[in-house]
Amino acid sequence: MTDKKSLQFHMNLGLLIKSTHYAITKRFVQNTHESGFDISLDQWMVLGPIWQRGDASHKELGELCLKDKTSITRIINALEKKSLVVRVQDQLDQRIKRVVLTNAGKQLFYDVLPVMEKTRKEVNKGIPDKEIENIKDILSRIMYNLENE
Amino acid sequence: MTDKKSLQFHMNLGLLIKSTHYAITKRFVQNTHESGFDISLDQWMVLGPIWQRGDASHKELGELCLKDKTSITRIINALEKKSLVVRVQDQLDQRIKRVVLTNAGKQLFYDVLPVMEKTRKEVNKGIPDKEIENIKDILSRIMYNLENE
DNA sequence: TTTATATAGTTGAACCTGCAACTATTATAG
DNA sequence: CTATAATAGTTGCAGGTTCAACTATATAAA
Repeated sequence: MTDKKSLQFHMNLGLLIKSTHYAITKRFVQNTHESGFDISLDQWMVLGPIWQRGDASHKELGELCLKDKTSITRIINALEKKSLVVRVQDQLDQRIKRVVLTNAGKQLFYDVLPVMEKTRKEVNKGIPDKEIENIKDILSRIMYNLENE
Repeated sequence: MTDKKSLQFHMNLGLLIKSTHYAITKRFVQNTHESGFDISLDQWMVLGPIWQRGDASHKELGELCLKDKTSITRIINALEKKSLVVRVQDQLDQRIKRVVLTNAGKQLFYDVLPVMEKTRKEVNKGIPDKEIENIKDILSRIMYNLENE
């Protein structure tokens, strides 16, 4: 393979990955907006783990969502401003702030769930689950390749 | 599949795609930096098409790199500041600005090419070309699913 | 106990991105 | 020919990201 071809080859994969992610995000935001909800994908992604666990610290959210603690702080700020979550000081460790859903937060979560499901179906349309698993496997292997420098 | 499971399912795919892209970008920047070059992935991606074609308008670059014209303007600004490219007014259509590589730009392109190739090898390590083609195919189908609203 | 170190979270700075509004130029309709 | 619409590129703005520095608590070491 010539340098020129290999360049294109790589750029295409990177570009495809990037633009696919962009398209999925955009569609999710579009779908939620059409359904009358005001929530970004990042905000939604943080809501999920809180709902699953009942509460979560900033650190846990960062690890689950693969986000910097700075981003988590600002996303939680936005959610708190919308009265969807509240921060509660941990009793045992005063450094930790546990984030919990308000009733409005729970309600929004349940309301947006079908929109998420709709988006998932639009993304996966015509692609067998096996293929999706396959793509996830390969992406994981790429991640693994790049994990240890 | 329950809502909860499908949610996780989707989030994982989106997360994987996003974090894979992030990892690839980071590795490229890291590799170029280690080799003593100062260029971002975005700047590099714009350089490619200019090199291939000899020159390119902002609009063409936007289409090739899947970037907003705003981003192109700013990337070209940065490259021009580094004296790697220059803008030339199109003779026939005064609205169009053609971007061409300077000698320094060409030199940098040739210098960074092996770094790009190295990064590609690190990304693809242990993954047969067939699998990479497969993943590109599936990503393209997801893109297609989301193209026409 | 007291000092040093590690951890959780916040803040400010620098950067990138997309959208909308704007300028300048070209193409089209009446 | 002139008025309108379309196109190329730039700029301002809002939002999101990382990095480094900072505050406060908790843990470990001397």
